[in-house]
Amino acid sequence: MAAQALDRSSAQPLWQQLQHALVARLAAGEFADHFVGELALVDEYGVSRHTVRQALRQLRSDGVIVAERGRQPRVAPPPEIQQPMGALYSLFASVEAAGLPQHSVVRRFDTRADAVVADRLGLDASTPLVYLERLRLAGDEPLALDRVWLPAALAAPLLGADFTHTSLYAELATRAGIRLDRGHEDVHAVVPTPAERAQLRCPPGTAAFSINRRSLAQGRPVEWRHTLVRGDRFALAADFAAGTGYRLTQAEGTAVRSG
Amino acid sequence: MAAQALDRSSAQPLWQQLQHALVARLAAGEFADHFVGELALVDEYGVSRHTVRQALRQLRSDGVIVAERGRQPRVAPPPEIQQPMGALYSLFASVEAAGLPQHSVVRRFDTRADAVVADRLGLDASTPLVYLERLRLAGDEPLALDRVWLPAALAAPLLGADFTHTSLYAELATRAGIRLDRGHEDVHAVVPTPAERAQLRCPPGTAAFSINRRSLAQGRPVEWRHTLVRGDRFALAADFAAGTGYRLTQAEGTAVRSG
DNA sequence: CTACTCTAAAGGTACGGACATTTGAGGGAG
DNA sequence: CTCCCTCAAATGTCCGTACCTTTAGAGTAG
Repeated sequence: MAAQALDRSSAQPLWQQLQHALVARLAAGEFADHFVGELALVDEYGVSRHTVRQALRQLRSDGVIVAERGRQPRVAPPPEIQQPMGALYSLFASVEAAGLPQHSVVRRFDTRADAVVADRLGLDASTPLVYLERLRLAGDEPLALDRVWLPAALAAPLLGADFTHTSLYAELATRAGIRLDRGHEDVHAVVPTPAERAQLRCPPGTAAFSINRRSLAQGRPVEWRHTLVRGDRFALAADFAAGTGYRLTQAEGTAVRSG
Repeated sequence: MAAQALDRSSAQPLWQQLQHALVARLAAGEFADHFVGELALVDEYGVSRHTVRQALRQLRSDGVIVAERGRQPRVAPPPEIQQPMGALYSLFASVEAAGLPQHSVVRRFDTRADAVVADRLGLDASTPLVYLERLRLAGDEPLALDRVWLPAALAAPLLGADFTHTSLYAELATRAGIRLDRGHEDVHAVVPTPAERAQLRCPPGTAAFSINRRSLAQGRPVEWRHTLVRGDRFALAADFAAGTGYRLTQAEGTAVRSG
């Protein structure tokens, strides 16, 4: 309700400031029940309706809100997180881009040996592996169950990190100086087991993505990962164009895309 | 060049008419060298700059033109070699690659109007659409349920085709001379309804991919498609490497990867 | 209590004007 | 001839207004 004033002298366009302000208020859970009308925003922020609409247009194209004629805009039902396909993506970054607060519950974090995983990484069966198991939440609601194995020889510097609020890849880069440069993953559609469904707290009748990933950095295997993502809160998205092949969906700029 | 007058009494918004008019002129090769400025369009069509910008915004979001400050809009990259891409393409191409015989059962094939789909394609609600519904089989076993809507104005030449053994995109190219050059798709994980499960003959407890796709050719919307793919027979696979970009491959049962 | 009608409110469309910022080309200085 | 500056042109931003269409709810008739 604060409606923090916008900076008219800033180089950032007014509508963009307004857009970010609304995302922030939304992330704070302010518009849980109903969104604000255009005219109300005009009054609140002292800008023209044109500017308000430009900001709302962006939010709509990002799938944050939905609008219809004659009705007030509403917060899009459980903001579905869209994941651009194909890149070395970070689930963390995707949730961030969706404007949702996120954190993880670390369920396991130790060093162990796993013959099956070691084999998949092309390592000796007895190779010690750092194992990290997290329940990832976005907006106080479980989103994914994430399990990662990394060779201890490379990932030892990670052992002191706190993974409740940071991304694994960010820690890999800063603490161990490792940046992934290649990988392979495959995505399956599955029905979660009752145990998994309980952990993810997803309603019955929902499906999930099961993602296996093997990543390398400079030819060395760095991680083997299994992620189970709720299908009712997550979607893969791809734009494609001739010549360029797949490219990441852009979030910035004035591009408008109908979700 | 004619700058055909817009119909102000039409139910279709002015900016949408302008958008389509520009796409038509562009498809006719009129703007091969340089595009027209906003102010020029204001004069040509006798509409406000606001309306022109709304039309250009759509064209930009479809990747037809690119615009920058201080310069006139330009026609975006020359669409050279066009080939359908994405999860759907890799799906059927890799069925071929796997050496599995595939064919389709055409369940519906007619011309109709659908306001919802027309809206998604950015067309008028009453626009006639060619509708094709197929059950796709690979190796005598159902694999996917495929439904496509295409504007009849473009897809009329397809009506005589037999889609039990040929690809829609191949027919589009040979019969209508249309090659898709852009598109967007998103992939969801869902649990098929009992009716869908019966059609796909998939065992209980299996999930499925639900794929929505919107494709364009030279800025004109060509198809809106929904495909439901059995999750127990299909998986998405992605290879990625720094620098080289990335590619989407497909895996079925034992993963089939194209180099 | 139900069903219909009417109306206020909200977003969608379209018009107008004004200024800011960037680009690109032309002209002048060296 | 080259380099730099200036300036017109083009898009981006922002404001204001008006009207139309749809929605949802209040009010009324049955």
